[in-house]
Amino acid sequence: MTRNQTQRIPAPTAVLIAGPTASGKSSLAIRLAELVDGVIINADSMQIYDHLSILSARPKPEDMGTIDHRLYGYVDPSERYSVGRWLDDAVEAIRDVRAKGQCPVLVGGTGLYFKALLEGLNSVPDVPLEIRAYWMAEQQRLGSPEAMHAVLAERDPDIAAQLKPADGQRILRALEILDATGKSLLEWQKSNDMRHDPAIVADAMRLVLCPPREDVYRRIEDRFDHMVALGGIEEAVHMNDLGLDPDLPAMKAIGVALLWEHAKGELSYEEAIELCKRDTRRYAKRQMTWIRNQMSDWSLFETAEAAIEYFLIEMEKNKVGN
RNA sequence: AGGGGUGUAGCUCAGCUGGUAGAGCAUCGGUCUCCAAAACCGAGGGUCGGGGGUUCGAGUCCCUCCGCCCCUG
Repeated sequence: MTRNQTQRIPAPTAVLIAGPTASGKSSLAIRLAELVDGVIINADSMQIYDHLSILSARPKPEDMGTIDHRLYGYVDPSERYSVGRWLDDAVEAIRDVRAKGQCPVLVGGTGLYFKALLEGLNSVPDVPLEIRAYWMAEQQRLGSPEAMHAVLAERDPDIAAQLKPADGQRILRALEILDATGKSLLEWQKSNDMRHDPAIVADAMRLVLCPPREDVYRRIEDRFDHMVALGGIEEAVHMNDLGLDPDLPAMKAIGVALLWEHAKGELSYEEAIELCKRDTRRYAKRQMTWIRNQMSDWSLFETAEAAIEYFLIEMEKNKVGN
């Protein structure tokens, strides 16, 4: 009851919260949302998937309190979701939340999603499934990214020169786009035609929650043990029982493959857990590299308390400013 | 106590008949415009258990000390 009586303060146009995995972003988001009558919008590429709740550390209903959470667990794991689709969904959710007079609070660990939201994404046509399938088959047939790179170098030398010959994923993308549209991906990226106007979050408050690395590593270990205790292994088995292509994004979530191997008896419990923790550590390290280099203009905090304190002070300033 | 084995990067280990050390993993740094919990690029690190000897030169041979492991008592 006290929660509902909490005095609400003036809200910013939106709050963006980023940070490495296991930093405590989700609970920070809930605490801020409670202060400003906010609605939380997911910005994590794995928490969007249905069936993947424990292993993606999706917030549990009992932790959400009275706060609405959007874009969680609503995509089937058989789908190949993308930054572009998330951007569409997120922009729609932001507009919707604002229309109701509430404050959008976006949280997640996917740096690229925030980048797309803040800087925009060129509108590039979707690649027809047949064309994508054709190039994926070609990749298989040719056997190596380098061979694909050679093909690209012939058709689109400019972009080929910018891509590493081993970077199969981006080479595939460049070939698909060229084939599907007749234009180089570089041209699409140079155009001013944006998928959405980044101005919608221009005034958003941007917060990064990034505890010291040792703390993050320790939290990763504890959290993974907790995930297993909650049924992480069963979830991995369930994901594999869906019979999906192991190459799908949802199947690449940390733990899905390794815990399944353990369930099949191909890997000891200790080994599986240790490898999962290692993968999570590596992931967190990449996120921190991204934060350091791509989010240097965000406000960075080591603890949720510090972030909240800053938030309150900023809101107070706004009040005075008005 | 006697016999055997072993001691090389944080970890597991390579280093043939002596020529001033390598690999995998871990760790660290970086890239990033539609699979991003992805894909890719790069880096550092070892007084070779200690001491002595032989040698132009020893991780590599000899002696000795220390640690660990196994066997026998």
